[in-house]
Amino acid sequence: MSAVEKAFHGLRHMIATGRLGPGERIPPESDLCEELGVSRGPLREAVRMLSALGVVEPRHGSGTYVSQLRPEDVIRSLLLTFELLPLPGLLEIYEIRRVLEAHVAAKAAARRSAEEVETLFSLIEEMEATDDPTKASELDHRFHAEIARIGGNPTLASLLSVFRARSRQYQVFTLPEGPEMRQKSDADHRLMATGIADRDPGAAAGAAEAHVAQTERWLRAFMPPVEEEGVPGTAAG
Amino acid sequence: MSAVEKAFHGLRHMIATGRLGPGERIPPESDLCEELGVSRGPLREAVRMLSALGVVEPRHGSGTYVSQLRPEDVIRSLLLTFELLPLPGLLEIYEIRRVLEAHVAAKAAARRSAEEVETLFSLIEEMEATDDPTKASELDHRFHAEIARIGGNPTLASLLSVFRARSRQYQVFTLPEGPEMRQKSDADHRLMATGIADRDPGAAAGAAEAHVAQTERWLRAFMPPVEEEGVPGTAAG
DNA sequence: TCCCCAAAGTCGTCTGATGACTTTTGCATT
DNA sequence: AATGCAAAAGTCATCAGACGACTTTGGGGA
Repeated sequence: MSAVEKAFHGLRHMIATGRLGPGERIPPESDLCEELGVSRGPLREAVRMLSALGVVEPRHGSGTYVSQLRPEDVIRSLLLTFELLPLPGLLEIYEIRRVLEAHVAAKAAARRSAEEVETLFSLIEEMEATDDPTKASELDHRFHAEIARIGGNPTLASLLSVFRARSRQYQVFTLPEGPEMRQKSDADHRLMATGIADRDPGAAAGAAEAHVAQTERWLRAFMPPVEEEGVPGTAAG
Repeated sequence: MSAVEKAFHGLRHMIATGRLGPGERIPPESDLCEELGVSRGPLREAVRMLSALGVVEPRHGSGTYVSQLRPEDVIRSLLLTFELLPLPGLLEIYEIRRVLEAHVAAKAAARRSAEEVETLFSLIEEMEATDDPTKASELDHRFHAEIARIGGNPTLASLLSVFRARSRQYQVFTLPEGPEMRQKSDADHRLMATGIADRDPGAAAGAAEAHVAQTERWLRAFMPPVEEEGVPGTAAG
């Protein structure tokens, strides 16, 4: 086993066995090097790996801390890498999104409060009022995130958030057909919000699934290649 | 921006823009250090981060290669960290599993071939025939993985595989109540396989959802703490 | 033609030193 | 006594150089 693996599994073991708990500071590098029998280089690489996976968080000058180890923290670590996936795989992700967005919409319909319905409709109105595709995309994200939050499962909300971020890269709303798409999209949103407001899980789920399926069809039809990451488009926010 | 971040985002950018494609070998460390303006330490840490996330794969003596960038590769990177999550989060994951296992079972029912049905039932018979909880757990895993494979969405299969691996750590079959549970579990499996054999998506989905829900109830009831990772139990395989 | 080995290329590890940042400590001032 | 500030300690971040381990390549000999 290489030194990096030794350090990685050693640290993971300390966390798995509870010797290092969530939020706790791990021993300084020099101590860990001695205990794990590796030098600082490999140890730091192992810590970086755990950091990339959302398990620990180094703070310059202070120490390295174990994260809260919530599933949503770990899932969020997929964000930066999902953006690298080529298009074919994205379509597989859409199938999962369809199922899960429908599920959270149904759960949201069963759990929503009056204030939450209020929030959803005000987001829709903002969306319909703006002409800026960037702002529209950002509001779209917040609308779906709010429904996922109401659904009551933070892990699921985090997972869907990662999936949506990958989709948003393609910025379909900035295409020539954008306005038309947005009109259809707005109508879908109203259907979803209405289903939730009516406490009708079936209606909400159906509307959500149809909405995702529609987005998928658009993407399939145009398949615009993403030429740049971080390009100032609808990916903002 | 720190040197590690500079290197990490620099590399990610090279992949995102297509300068480095799937399967391709990235430039040697010394070249990258010069281009990115960092020394070897931080560069190696950045490469390790991408490696932990399933984006690149270093090969000693040969070079570092970009992975195939399939979603299932990236999702698999969650395997080692999901095992660290405390129990409360696990229950949120069960809700997702319930929805997705039902979905793949339905899709499997629609897509299955005669040979695949054969495989499922032979796995069930092996499962029913063995007394070894470890072997039973391994066969259980293969049974569910096979259904997910038949479902036709590798990304979804990979995601479910990660979720199941986390659950298997608890080894409910080794409890005193184990044999009883296994009997119920076997019956569930037959229901699922029958639904798939009959090309009845509704039946298959219902059986799958009930099966997952049952497992979740067992876990909720006993909540045995996991004291060791890699303990020789049902986690084998 | 085939086999073997030497050399080059590349990643892996160690060591030592220095810089940057945070937290703590202790002292001087109010 | 309370407060504020500066020094010091602790910790992570980075650089540089050297050597080891492994893989691949290519040439030389059988």
